[in-house]
Amino acid sequence: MTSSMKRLPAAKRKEQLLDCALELFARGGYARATTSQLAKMAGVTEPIIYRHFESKRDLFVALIHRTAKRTLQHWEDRLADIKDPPERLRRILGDNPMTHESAEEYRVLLQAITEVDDEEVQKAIAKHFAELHKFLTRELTIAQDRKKLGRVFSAELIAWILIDVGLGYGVLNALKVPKQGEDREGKSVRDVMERLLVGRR
Amino acid sequence: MTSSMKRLPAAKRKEQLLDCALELFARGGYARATTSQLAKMAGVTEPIIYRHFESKRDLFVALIHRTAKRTLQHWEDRLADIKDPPERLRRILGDNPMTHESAEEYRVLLQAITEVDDEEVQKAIAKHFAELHKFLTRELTIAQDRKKLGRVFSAELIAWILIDVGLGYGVLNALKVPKQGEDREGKSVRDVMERLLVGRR
DNA sequence: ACCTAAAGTTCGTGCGCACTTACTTCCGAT
DNA sequence: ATCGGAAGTAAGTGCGCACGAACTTTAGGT
Repeated sequence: MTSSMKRLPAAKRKEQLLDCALELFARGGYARATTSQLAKMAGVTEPIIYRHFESKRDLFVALIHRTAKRTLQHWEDRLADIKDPPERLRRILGDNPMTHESAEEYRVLLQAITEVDDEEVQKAIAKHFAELHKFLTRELTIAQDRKKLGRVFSAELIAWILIDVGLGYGVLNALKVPKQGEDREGKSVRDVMERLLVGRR
Repeated sequence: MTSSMKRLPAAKRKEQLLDCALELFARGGYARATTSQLAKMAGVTEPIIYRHFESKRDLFVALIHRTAKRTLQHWEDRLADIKDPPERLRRILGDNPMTHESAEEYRVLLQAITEVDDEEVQKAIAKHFAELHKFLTRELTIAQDRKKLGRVFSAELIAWILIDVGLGYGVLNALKVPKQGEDREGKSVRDVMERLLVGRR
């Protein structure tokens, strides 16, 4: 990435390294990505990486945190100007972080499946999904309070289902399973969820 | 695994190697598992591995195929003696391959996320999920024909949702996200899906 | 203009990986 | 009883990895 610039202040370089790491991890996974590739891509030599991160693992954790933060932020931004609860729900459904521009970013989170025995990684992941769940639960609770969504199931549970579906959909997408999530008439999983949550238009 | 036995016929040894590989991949992932670990665990030296599989990658693909076959088989066995469609649906819901004894086995499939650029791996995965989807669709179609399940959504689409939810739930499980899939009253995602598919008891 | 702290580099090092070559041992069909 | 082929081994090979010690360059505050 722009190897022509000679020197960068620490903060910038750190961000840039994370940017490169994201791309590298997204294709090929954590274990396959090497520090020398990363250095080359950043237009820098390897010791620089270790000036900013204690280890490759440490860099991975930092990337998870950044991705988590960005995802939440992105979602809040997209909803900022919408008042009507059903419309907000619709927007949420249409904004699965695993199927948009952020898909690459989010796929990195899934790679943590492989690092299950690492406590730092686990804590980072758990924290993110707890926040995500809280976010969705709050949204669904508001909809329930305004009678736009039934109370047959708790907002908490519906929130988990939304996360499950989003994740499952994203996994199949990442695995490049063909025609997944559609029937032969072109209807998609998202249509079903929308219908279940906000009724027909 | 029983390193005391001296010689095994090729077929047995191959199976045993896959058994060991499964355990090894399940903890630590494909990239982290080494051929020397595998050999040691199987009570054998490394060249034996290469007598049975062209490469480590080839072994991984074989493991995916075996896992896929077993999963389908397991499911068909569990349903063999049940006639009543709603009961069959209930059984299916209660039998998410990602949350049972087979969870370890299934987690290996998720690791393929990291090997997205490998064509062989991708084909194996795609084939499995296509079969799984066909299996579920058939089941749901029968339920619809017997008026036990609405026709608002196509069987195909519902099948994809079941797969999505199962996968998502399994991913969060694999990531050890605490309290995932439950609300504070102990109700679970599975209860919701059951209620949606077969109505209240 | 200078000086210092931060940003960057060169040149490693040891280790462990996937995979191989050349050889030995054993089983069972005849 | 034998002998051919399958099951197994010892001992590498080269490569590329994560990470480091010691040194040099440069920007920016005063």
